[in-house]
Amino acid sequence: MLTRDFFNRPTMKVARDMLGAVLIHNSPAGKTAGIIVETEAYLQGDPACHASRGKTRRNAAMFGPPGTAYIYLVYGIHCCFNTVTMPTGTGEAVLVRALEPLEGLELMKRRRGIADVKGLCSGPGRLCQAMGLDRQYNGMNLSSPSLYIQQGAVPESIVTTTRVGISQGQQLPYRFYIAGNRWISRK
DNA sequence: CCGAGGATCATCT
DNA sequence: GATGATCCTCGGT
Repeated sequence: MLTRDFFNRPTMKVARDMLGAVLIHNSPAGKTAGIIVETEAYLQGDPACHASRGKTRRNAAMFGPPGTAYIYLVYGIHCCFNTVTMPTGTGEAVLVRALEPLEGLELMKRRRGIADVKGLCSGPGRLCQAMGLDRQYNGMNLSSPSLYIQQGAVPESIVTTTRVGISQGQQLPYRFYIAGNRWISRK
């Protein structure tokens, strides 16, 4: 299991090193797991980072200790899952944007309301729905038996691009994904 | 395959 | 009162 020491490092490193790791959720409904294949870094002083304009009710979890989950609602419908990084109080985090489904695919499909695995966890909102992650997990520490991240295979090659869906800081190369992976949210 | 448009609501100003 | 770190559907190619 990846613990606080892993997350208590520079956010860009954590964002890259999370690729290949496995996100696991043991819920009452069953176990689901997926390989992290796409991430984005959100840094201090970065206009796209929710914490860049100070602490508010929504982003309070970002100011918690490294390894804290930050889960919030976007567009009134979908959740996004982040892991808090760096020394406590900087408000930096890594957004998980896509998973390669590994375990509990039937449960994932049921939660998503789809019959095919196509795009099952490809996108921040989709993966939260498939994994059963919602705001009740906001602020939870990731070294918990029900929600944690495990070390996985180190990717052969990582692609760096600009981030998706933001209006500020669009030119910053803070998105990472496993080269050639079929489950990323978009090329 | 691709782009446009709409859904939907907690949080922030 | 405005705004999203999104996704689905639908219509056109």
